[in-house]
Amino acid sequence: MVGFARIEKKWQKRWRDGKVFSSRINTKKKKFYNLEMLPYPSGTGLHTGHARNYSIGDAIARYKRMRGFNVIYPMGWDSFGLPSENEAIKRGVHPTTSIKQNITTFKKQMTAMGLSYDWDREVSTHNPEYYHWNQWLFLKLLENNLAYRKKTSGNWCPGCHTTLANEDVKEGLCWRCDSEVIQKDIEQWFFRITKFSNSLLKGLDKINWSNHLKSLQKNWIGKSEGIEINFKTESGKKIPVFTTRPDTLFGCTYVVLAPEHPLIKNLIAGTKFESKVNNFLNKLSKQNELERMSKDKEGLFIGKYATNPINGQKVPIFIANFVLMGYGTGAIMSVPAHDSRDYDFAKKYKIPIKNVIRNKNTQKNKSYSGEGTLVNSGKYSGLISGKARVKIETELVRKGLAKKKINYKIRDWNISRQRYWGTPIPIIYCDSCGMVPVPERDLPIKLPRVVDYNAPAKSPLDTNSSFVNVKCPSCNCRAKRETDTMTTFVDSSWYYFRYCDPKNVRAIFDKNKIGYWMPVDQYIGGTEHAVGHLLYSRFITKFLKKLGYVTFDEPFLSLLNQGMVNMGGSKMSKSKGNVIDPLDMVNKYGADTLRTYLLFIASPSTSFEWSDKDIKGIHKFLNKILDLPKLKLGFRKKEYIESLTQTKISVCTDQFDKLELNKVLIELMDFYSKIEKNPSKIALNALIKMVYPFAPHISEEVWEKLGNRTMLAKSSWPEPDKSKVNKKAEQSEDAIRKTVSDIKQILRITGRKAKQIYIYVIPPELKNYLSSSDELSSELNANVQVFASNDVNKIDPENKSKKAKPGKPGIYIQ
RNA sequence: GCACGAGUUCCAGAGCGGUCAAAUGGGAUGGACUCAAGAUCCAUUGGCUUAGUGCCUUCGCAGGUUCGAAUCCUGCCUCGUGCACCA
Repeated sequence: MVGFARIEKKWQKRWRDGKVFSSRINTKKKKFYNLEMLPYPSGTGLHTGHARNYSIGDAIARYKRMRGFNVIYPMGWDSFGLPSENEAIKRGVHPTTSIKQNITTFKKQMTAMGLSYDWDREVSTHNPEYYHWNQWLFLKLLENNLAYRKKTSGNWCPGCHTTLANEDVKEGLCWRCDSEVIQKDIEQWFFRITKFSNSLLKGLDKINWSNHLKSLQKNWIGKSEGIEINFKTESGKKIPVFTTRPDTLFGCTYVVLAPEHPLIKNLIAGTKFESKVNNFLNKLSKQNELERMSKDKEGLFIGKYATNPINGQKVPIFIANFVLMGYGTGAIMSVPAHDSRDYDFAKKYKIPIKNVIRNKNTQKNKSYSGEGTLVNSGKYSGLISGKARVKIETELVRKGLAKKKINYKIRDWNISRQRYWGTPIPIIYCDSCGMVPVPERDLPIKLPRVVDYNAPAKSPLDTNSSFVNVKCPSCNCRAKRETDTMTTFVDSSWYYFRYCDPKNVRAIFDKNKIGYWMPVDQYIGGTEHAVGHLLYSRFITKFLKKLGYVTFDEPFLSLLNQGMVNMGGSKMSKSKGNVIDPLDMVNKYGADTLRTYLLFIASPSTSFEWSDKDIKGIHKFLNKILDLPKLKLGFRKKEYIESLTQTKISVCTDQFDKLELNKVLIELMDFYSKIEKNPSKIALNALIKMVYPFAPHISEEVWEKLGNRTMLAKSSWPEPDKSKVNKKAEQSEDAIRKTVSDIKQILRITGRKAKQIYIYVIPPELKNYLSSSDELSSELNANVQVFASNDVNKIDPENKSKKAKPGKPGIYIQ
């Protein structure tokens, strides 16, 4: 163990001194952009999840370098944001101070883990040189009408004192602090991500992400194609409703409006329903998000009727809590026979249920929402629903009663945060000119150092008057700055571009540099960013393409979602007190052991249960690797070892390419145990090279001890030589190993001692690959003779027991 | 409810048509070494057995395809993850 620490320090120094991992554009080499998600450097240092994430990434980076790629493997810091701000407040220091300390800790720990980052490309999002370009991006979005400000009810987290994006709200709760999110009317800035809905959806088809993740994004984007049908009130007002099932239109028995629907006031004005409806609406408005989301459907008839355009039938108009103003038109046509929600509602309020789709799977007391044959549908009766859908749609559209419509669930991205520690939004409000964007030449708008958290203010920045009060850039009179800051998800939506050109002061990046390095070939991170960061990044990339800054529109070609590390059946977390500090493990067993353990225990994408015991097994294995130079080279079984080596190289390469890193390790352990008694130089070299991406320090050490002058970090992956693969040699060796162990067992159990042992093999060529008789004799402590024949019967036909089969030796013990 | 994923021997986890009672690692049991512990090494780890390589039962359950299935097909069950009144 002590030996590991010394070796690790030694190689970390050599790598650093030799600048081995710095990356430069080299158009003669194929690039490989390897990236882990931007971490927030918390005060508690690396946790096991980080350690796993980076062990995976580093193994891939080292592997790809050996495969001859020009690898870019950078690291940086998501240093702005609420957690850093809260931590700083708690510690009573300025965030700049605490974040600097945290970054230092993180870097130190990463180095201790032996991660091969190119530190020359490091970026911190809280540096003005970085957020300058956040502001620039903002202005570009504004210029292109993709950023706008709007007063609207937004998700307000009372715990974090700020608004949140839809993506930050999980089941009505804040994703960070679990406070219940309330709706509050505030002026906020939005990015028009909805403009890219379709492109975000379509782009998923061309990237190599897991189905799971793609389905999460698809679900979030929520595309649905249908039509908007106009129902008319008695007074002639149009009520457009959105439906994906116009084929069920004849089954519509009522219409429901969302409580916020603008038409309601107009409809009930002066009627006897007015006060009743208002009371109901008041009651609903008092409900919070969670209550509103509960499954109990509540509604009220408002005393008016609407006309179904397909058959002229009058149907009652209701208002109800389950209809959402934010989706579609905020009004629905209800078909209780064929929609479960409409069915529940109709049952509760005793509204007629009219069956218009017939299908043998229909159940009593339940709605049927599948396809079938139309009934009770006038001239459309008898058609199957798919066809009817098209016909009804066409007719309504032709008559001007409906129009085709595609709806998306995704909403625009709220980027305003009423917090201090973030990028200032480059906008100035002037009494005479209105809203004025800060000119590009004035960027960056630097975040002031001082704010007063105790003074009452909309945002902390409001308390710094020298920040707030400015001259209007266009008329030069007194004006005020925007005081909200941007969510850090803006920072992290483009950082991977900046790594390619991290020190550029004139532009966000140099197009040529991006042209070489981007897009990211392998992205690695947790699944928790499925609909947040990953969606925003895709959006920003698509925007940059639109501007002509880049030529591709998907930033992450391949994505690996690593699973979680659990402890006692649940996710490790400080509140549960079940945390393993990866650095403790590094101190105890060495970085190589920790890394290899994290990669061996499960395939990167699956979650696993941490076990102290398992890590010891890995430590043992690595100690054996460290002892490789002590092994005496063997000269027997040459063909077998040679063939085995080639096979292992090709299997490991395949598995590595599939990122099944645990399987590579399994193969390597197997490889070791098969060659340890009879290693050849080639086998040893191949083994050590393939262990390197997992346990780079001890591999380098062994490599050096074996007499190599160049570092493994600069050497190449063994290429499999198919011509040397000899399946027969391998199979024979496997068979003979098994036979020998059978013989040993027989002797042990029967307590006999053998003098003479005959081994029979079929076909005779097998004999060529077997261990020699001498070798077997000494192993079995008896005189061993091997016979070979092509014919089962020729091998002592009298004795049934000698049942040699092709590839399976028979034995005879005397 | 919808979507995605998974069910293998004590545990984790390979195998994905024949050489599979099933890799690898843990654990357990026995043994070697040691005054002892630890470390290390060896053996065993589904059952039977007249133990000369045999037989039986196993890879969620039930069927099917095949000379042959843990591996392919169909149906079912269970578990995990995510979204969830999106019309």
